[in-house]
Amino acid sequence: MPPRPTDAELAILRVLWARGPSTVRHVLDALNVERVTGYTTALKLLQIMTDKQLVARDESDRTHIYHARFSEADTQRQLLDDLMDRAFGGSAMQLVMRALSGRKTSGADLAEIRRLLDEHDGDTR
Amino acid sequence: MPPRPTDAELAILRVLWARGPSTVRHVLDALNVERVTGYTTALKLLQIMTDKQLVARDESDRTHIYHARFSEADTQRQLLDDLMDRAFGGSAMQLVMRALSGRKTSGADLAEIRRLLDEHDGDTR
DNA sequence: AGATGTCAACGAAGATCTTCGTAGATTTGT
DNA sequence: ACAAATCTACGAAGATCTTCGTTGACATCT
Repeated sequence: MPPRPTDAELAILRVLWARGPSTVRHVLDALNVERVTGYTTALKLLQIMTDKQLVARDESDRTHIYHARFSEADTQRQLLDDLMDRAFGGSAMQLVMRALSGRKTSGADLAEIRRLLDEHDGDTR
Repeated sequence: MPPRPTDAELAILRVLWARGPSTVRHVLDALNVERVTGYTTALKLLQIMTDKQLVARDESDRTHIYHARFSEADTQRQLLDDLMDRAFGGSAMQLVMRALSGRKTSGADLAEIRRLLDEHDGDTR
Protein backbone atom coordinates (compact mmCIF):
# COMPACT_ATOMS: atom_id res chain seq x y z
CA MET A 1 0.00 0.00 0.00
CA PRO A 2 2.58 2.69 -0.84
CA PRO A 3 1.33 6.11 -1.81
CA ARG A 4 1.24 7.13 -5.44
CA PRO A 5 4.76 8.33 -6.28
CA THR A 6 5.09 12.00 -7.17
CA ASP A 7 6.68 13.19 -10.40
CA ALA A 8 10.15 13.56 -8.95
CA GLU A 9 9.84 10.26 -7.13
CA LEU A 10 8.78 8.48 -10.28
CA ALA A 11 11.80 9.81 -12.11
CA ILE A 12 14.00 8.25 -9.44
CA LEU A 13 12.11 4.97 -9.52
CA ARG A 14 12.67 4.79 -13.24
CA VAL A 15 16.40 5.04 -12.67
CA LEU A 16 16.30 2.29 -10.07
CA TRP A 17 14.26 0.02 -12.33
CA ALA A 18 16.58 0.62 -15.25
CA ARG A 19 19.89 0.37 -13.38
CA GLY A 20 19.04 -1.81 -10.42
CA PRO A 21 20.10 -1.02 -6.83
CA SER A 22 22.11 2.21 -6.86
CA THR A 23 23.81 4.77 -4.67
CA VAL A 24 22.58 8.34 -4.45
CA ARG A 25 25.46 9.33 -6.69
CA HIS A 26 24.49 6.87 -9.40
CA VAL A 27 20.86 7.95 -9.28
CA LEU A 28 21.92 11.59 -9.49
CA ASP A 29 24.16 11.01 -12.47
CA ALA A 30 21.34 9.24 -14.30
CA LEU A 31 18.89 12.01 -13.45
CA ASN A 32 21.27 14.71 -14.60
CA VAL A 33 21.25 13.32 -18.12
CA GLU A 34 17.72 14.66 -18.50
CA ARG A 35 17.71 17.63 -16.15
CA VAL A 36 20.15 18.97 -13.60
CA THR A 37 19.50 18.73 -9.88
CA GLY A 38 21.69 18.92 -6.84
CA TYR A 39 23.06 16.00 -4.89
CA THR A 40 21.17 16.81 -1.73
CA THR A 41 17.95 17.01 -3.69
CA ALA A 42 18.28 13.43 -4.85
CA LEU A 43 19.37 12.36 -1.37
CA LYS A 44 16.42 14.03 0.28
CA LEU A 45 14.00 12.48 -2.20
CA LEU A 46 15.42 9.04 -1.55
CA GLN A 47 15.16 9.57 2.21
CA ILE A 48 11.53 10.59 1.87
CA MET A 49 10.88 7.65 -0.41
CA THR A 50 12.39 5.40 2.21
CA ASP A 51 9.94 6.78 4.77
CA LYS A 52 7.11 6.21 2.32
CA GLN A 53 8.27 2.65 1.71
CA LEU A 54 8.68 3.29 -1.99
CA VAL A 55 12.32 2.25 -1.75
CA ALA A 56 14.50 0.45 0.76
CA ARG A 57 18.22 0.77 1.34
CA ASP A 58 21.19 -1.29 2.36
CA GLU A 59 23.09 0.61 5.04
CA SER A 60 25.88 -1.92 5.47
CA ASP A 61 28.41 0.41 3.95
CA ARG A 62 28.66 4.09 4.61
CA THR A 63 27.47 4.70 1.08
CA HIS A 64 23.91 3.40 1.15
CA ILE A 65 22.43 1.44 -1.73
CA TYR A 66 18.82 2.02 -2.64
CA HIS A 67 16.39 -0.24 -4.47
CA ALA A 68 12.75 0.04 -5.50
CA ARG A 69 10.42 -1.95 -3.27
CA PHE A 70 7.80 -2.38 -5.99
CA SER A 71 8.31 -3.54 -9.54
CA GLU A 72 7.86 -1.27 -12.51
CA ALA A 73 4.87 -3.38 -13.60
CA ASP A 74 3.19 -3.08 -10.21
CA THR A 75 3.70 0.66 -10.13
CA GLN A 76 2.51 1.15 -13.70
CA ARG A 77 -0.59 -0.82 -12.83
CA GLN A 78 -1.13 1.27 -9.70
CA LEU A 79 -0.83 4.52 -11.65
CA LEU A 80 -3.16 3.28 -14.37
CA ASP A 81 -5.76 2.14 -11.84
CA ASP A 82 -5.51 5.50 -10.16
CA LEU A 83 -5.94 7.42 -13.40
CA MET A 84 -8.75 5.08 -14.42
CA ASP A 85 -10.65 5.95 -11.26
CA ARG A 86 -9.96 9.67 -11.37
CA ALA A 87 -10.49 10.35 -15.06
CA PHE A 88 -12.28 7.41 -16.66
CA GLY A 89 -15.03 6.56 -14.20
CA GLY A 90 -13.27 3.33 -13.35
CA SER A 91 -13.48 1.94 -16.87
CA ALA A 92 -10.26 0.33 -18.08
CA MET A 93 -11.71 -0.12 -21.52
CA GLN A 94 -12.49 3.56 -21.93
CA LEU A 95 -8.93 4.28 -20.93
CA VAL A 96 -7.52 1.82 -23.44
CA MET A 97 -9.69 3.11 -26.23
CA ARG A 98 -8.72 6.67 -25.49
CA ALA A 99 -5.08 5.68 -25.54
CA LEU A 100 -5.50 3.95 -28.88
CA SER A 101 -7.78 6.32 -30.73
CA GLY A 102 -6.06 8.64 -33.12
CA ARG A 103 -2.66 7.13 -32.46
CA LYS A 104 -0.24 5.74 -35.00
CA THR A 105 0.30 2.12 -34.22
CA SER A 106 2.94 -0.13 -35.72
CA GLY A 107 2.10 -3.51 -37.17
CA ALA A 108 4.12 -5.25 -34.49
CA ASP A 109 2.27 -3.40 -31.73
CA LEU A 110 -1.07 -4.28 -33.28
CA ALA A 111 -0.08 -7.92 -33.42
CA GLU A 112 0.98 -7.84 -29.79
CA ILE A 113 -2.31 -6.31 -28.71
CA ARG A 114 -4.22 -8.86 -30.70
CA ARG A 115 -2.27 -11.60 -29.00
CA LEU A 116 -3.23 -10.16 -25.62
CA LEU A 117 -6.83 -9.92 -26.69
CA ASP A 118 -6.81 -13.53 -27.85
CA GLU A 119 -5.58 -14.60 -24.42
CA HIS A 120 -8.43 -12.69 -22.84
CA ASP A 121 -10.94 -14.42 -25.07
CA GLY A 122 -10.02 -17.62 -23.33
CA ASP A 123 -10.40 -16.06 -19.89
CA THR A 124 -13.77 -14.52 -20.35
CA ARG A 125 -15.64 -17.19 -22.23
CA MET B 1 -1.89 24.43 -22.88
CA PRO B 2 -3.59 24.28 -19.51
CA PRO B 3 -1.70 22.67 -16.64
CA ARG B 4 -2.49 19.11 -15.67
CA PRO B 5 -5.53 19.29 -13.38
CA THR B 6 -4.99 18.20 -9.78
CA ASP B 7 -7.08 15.52 -8.11
CA ALA B 8 -9.61 17.93 -6.65
CA GLU B 9 -9.76 19.87 -9.89
CA LEU B 10 -10.38 16.74 -11.90
CA ALA B 11 -13.27 15.79 -9.63
CA ILE B 12 -14.85 19.14 -10.42
CA LEU B 13 -14.20 18.81 -14.13
CA ARG B 14 -15.96 15.46 -14.09
CA VAL B 15 -19.03 17.12 -12.65
CA LEU B 16 -18.96 19.83 -15.30
CA TRP B 17 -18.58 17.28 -18.08
CA ALA B 18 -21.41 15.18 -16.73
CA ARG B 19 -23.85 17.97 -15.93
CA GLY B 20 -22.81 20.73 -18.27
CA PRO B 21 -22.35 24.36 -17.23
CA SER B 22 -23.15 24.65 -13.54
CA THR B 23 -23.16 26.97 -10.57
CA VAL B 24 -20.88 26.49 -7.59
CA ARG B 25 -23.87 25.15 -5.71
CA HIS B 26 -24.63 22.52 -8.33
CA VAL B 27 -21.02 21.43 -8.48
CA LEU B 28 -20.90 21.23 -4.72
CA ASP B 29 -24.03 19.12 -4.48
CA ALA B 30 -22.65 16.70 -7.04
CA LEU B 31 -19.33 16.52 -5.22
CA ASN B 32 -20.98 15.90 -1.90
CA VAL B 33 -22.53 12.67 -3.16
CA GLU B 34 -19.09 11.13 -3.02
CA ARG B 35 -17.39 13.07 -0.25
CA VAL B 36 -18.35 16.10 1.78
CA THR B 37 -16.65 19.44 1.29
CA GLY B 38 -17.57 22.99 2.15
CA TYR B 39 -19.08 25.53 -0.20
CA THR B 40 -16.12 27.88 -0.08
CA THR B 41 -13.81 24.99 -0.89
CA ALA B 42 -15.59 24.33 -4.16
CA LEU B 43 -15.80 28.05 -4.88
CA LYS B 44 -12.10 28.57 -4.30
CA LEU B 45 -11.23 25.63 -6.50
CA LEU B 46 -13.34 27.00 -9.31
CA GLN B 47 -11.76 30.42 -8.92
CA ILE B 48 -8.29 28.89 -9.13
CA MET B 49 -9.36 26.79 -12.10
CA THR B 50 -10.56 29.96 -13.77
CA ASP B 51 -7.11 31.50 -13.27
CA LYS B 52 -5.54 28.36 -14.70
CA GLN B 53 -7.88 28.49 -17.71
CA LEU B 54 -9.25 25.05 -16.92
CA VAL B 55 -12.74 26.50 -16.72
CA ALA B 56 -14.44 29.73 -17.72
CA ARG B 57 -17.48 31.38 -16.25
CA ASP B 58 -20.44 33.43 -17.23
CA GLU B 59 -20.72 36.39 -14.87
CA SER B 60 -23.88 37.87 -16.37
CA ASP B 61 -25.89 36.97 -13.33
CA ARG B 62 -24.75 37.33 -9.78
CA THR B 63 -24.62 33.56 -9.53
CA HIS B 64 -21.83 32.66 -11.91
CA ILE B 65 -22.04 29.68 -14.20
CA TYR B 66 -18.90 27.66 -14.83
CA HIS B 67 -18.03 25.40 -17.71
CA ALA B 68 -15.02 23.28 -18.62
CA ARG B 69 -12.83 24.87 -21.28
CA PHE B 70 -11.49 21.52 -22.51
CA SER B 71 -13.45 18.44 -23.41
CA GLU B 72 -13.30 15.28 -21.38
CA ALA B 73 -11.65 13.52 -24.32
CA ASP B 74 -8.94 16.19 -24.62
CA THR B 75 -8.20 16.05 -20.92
CA GLN B 76 -8.13 12.27 -20.83
CA ARG B 77 -5.71 12.35 -23.70
CA GLN B 78 -3.56 14.91 -21.93
CA LEU B 79 -3.45 12.85 -18.74
CA LEU B 80 -2.63 9.68 -20.65
CA ASP B 81 0.15 11.40 -22.58
CA ASP B 82 1.53 12.71 -19.33
CA LEU B 83 1.46 9.32 -17.64
CA MET B 84 2.88 7.74 -20.76
CA ASP B 85 5.90 10.05 -20.58
CA ARG B 86 6.41 9.78 -16.85
CA ALA B 87 5.88 6.06 -16.33
CA PHE B 88 6.06 4.27 -19.67
CA GLY B 89 9.06 5.84 -21.36
CA GLY B 90 6.76 7.51 -23.87
CA SER B 91 5.37 4.26 -25.23
CA ALA B 92 1.62 4.28 -25.69
CA MET B 93 1.65 0.61 -26.57
CA GLN B 94 3.36 -0.38 -23.34
CA LEU B 95 0.71 1.60 -21.52
CA VAL B 96 -2.11 -0.09 -23.38
CA MET B 97 -0.67 -3.53 -22.85
CA ARG B 98 -0.22 -2.90 -19.16
CA ALA B 99 -3.78 -1.71 -18.92
CA LEU B 100 -5.04 -4.82 -20.67
CA SER B 101 -2.86 -7.51 -19.16
CA GLY B 102 -4.49 -9.48 -16.39
CA ARG B 103 -7.75 -7.63 -16.73
CA LYS B 104 -11.17 -9.13 -17.25
CA THR B 105 -12.49 -7.89 -20.55
CA SER B 106 -16.01 -8.28 -21.85
CA GLY B 107 -16.74 -9.57 -25.32
CA ALA B 108 -18.24 -6.25 -26.31
CA ASP B 109 -15.12 -4.38 -25.18
CA LEU B 110 -12.89 -6.78 -27.06
CA ALA B 111 -14.93 -6.25 -30.19
CA GLU B 112 -14.67 -2.49 -29.79
CA ILE B 113 -10.93 -2.62 -29.39
CA ARG B 114 -10.60 -4.87 -32.43
CA ARG B 115 -12.67 -2.38 -34.38
CA LEU B 116 -10.27 0.40 -33.35
CA LEU B 117 -7.32 -1.76 -34.29
CA ASP B 118 -8.81 -2.49 -37.70
CA GLU B 119 -9.15 1.22 -38.36
CA HIS B 120 -5.52 1.70 -37.48
CA ASP B 121 -4.51 -1.00 -39.92
CA GLY B 122 -5.75 1.25 -42.63
CA ASP B 123 -3.82 4.24 -41.35
CA THR B 124 -0.46 2.62 -40.95
CA ARG B 125 -0.21 0.48 -43.98
C1' DA C 1 49.05 13.93 10.15
C1' DG C 2 46.78 17.33 7.72
C1' DA C 3 44.17 18.77 3.71
C1' DT C 4 40.71 17.59 0.48
C1' DG C 5 36.71 15.19 -0.99
C1' DT C 6 32.45 12.41 -0.21
C1' DC C 7 28.60 11.05 2.41
C1' DA C 8 24.18 11.13 5.31
C1' DA C 9 21.33 13.92 8.22
C1' DC C 10 18.82 17.90 9.25
C1' DG C 11 16.32 21.95 8.64
C1' DA C 12 14.33 25.25 6.07
C1' DA C 13 12.64 27.93 2.10
C1' DG C 14 9.49 28.59 -1.67
C1' DA C 15 5.85 26.62 -4.42
C1' DT C 16 1.55 24.30 -4.82
C1' DC C 17 -2.60 22.01 -3.03
C1' DT C 18 -6.68 21.72 -0.27
C1' DT C 19 -9.50 23.42 3.04
C1' DC C 20 -12.25 26.82 5.27
C1' DG C 21 -13.48 31.29 8.09
C1' DT C 22 -14.81 35.88 7.55
C1' DA C 23 -16.47 39.92 5.28
C1' DG C 24 -19.27 42.44 2.20
C1' DA C 25 -22.82 42.59 -1.39
C1' DT C 26 -27.17 40.98 -3.18
C1' DT C 27 -31.42 38.47 -3.09
C1' DT C 28 -35.37 36.42 -0.82
C1' DG C 29 -38.88 35.95 2.64
C1' DT C 30 -42.08 37.95 5.97
C1' DA D 1 -38.45 47.60 5.60
C1' DC D 2 -36.06 44.26 8.18
C1' DA D 3 -34.18 39.68 8.83
C1' DA D 4 -32.42 35.58 6.92
C1' DA D 5 -30.25 33.26 3.30
C1' DT D 6 -27.04 33.14 -0.62
C1' DC D 7 -23.28 34.54 -3.23
C1' DT D 8 -18.38 36.17 -4.36
C1' DA D 9 -13.96 37.64 -2.84
C1' DC D 10 -10.10 37.49 0.15
C1' DG D 11 -6.82 35.69 3.10
C1' DA D 12 -4.79 32.34 5.57
C1' DA D 13 -3.76 27.80 7.62
C1' DG D 14 -1.96 23.20 7.28
C1' DA D 15 -0.24 19.64 4.25
C1' DT D 16 2.75 18.17 0.66
C1' DC D 17 6.35 18.78 -2.90
C1' DT D 18 10.78 20.16 -4.51
C1' DT D 19 14.92 22.22 -3.85
C1' DC D 20 19.17 23.17 -1.54
C1' DG D 21 22.58 25.01 2.26
C1' DT D 22 24.94 23.64 6.23
C1' DT D 23 26.89 20.50 9.40
C1' DG D 24 29.40 16.75 11.09
C1' DA D 25 31.26 12.12 10.18
C1' DC D 26 34.19 9.41 7.50
C1' DA D 27 37.48 8.34 3.66
C1' DT D 28 41.26 9.37 0.61
C1' DC D 29 45.39 11.54 -0.92
C1' DT D 30 49.97 13.39 -0.35
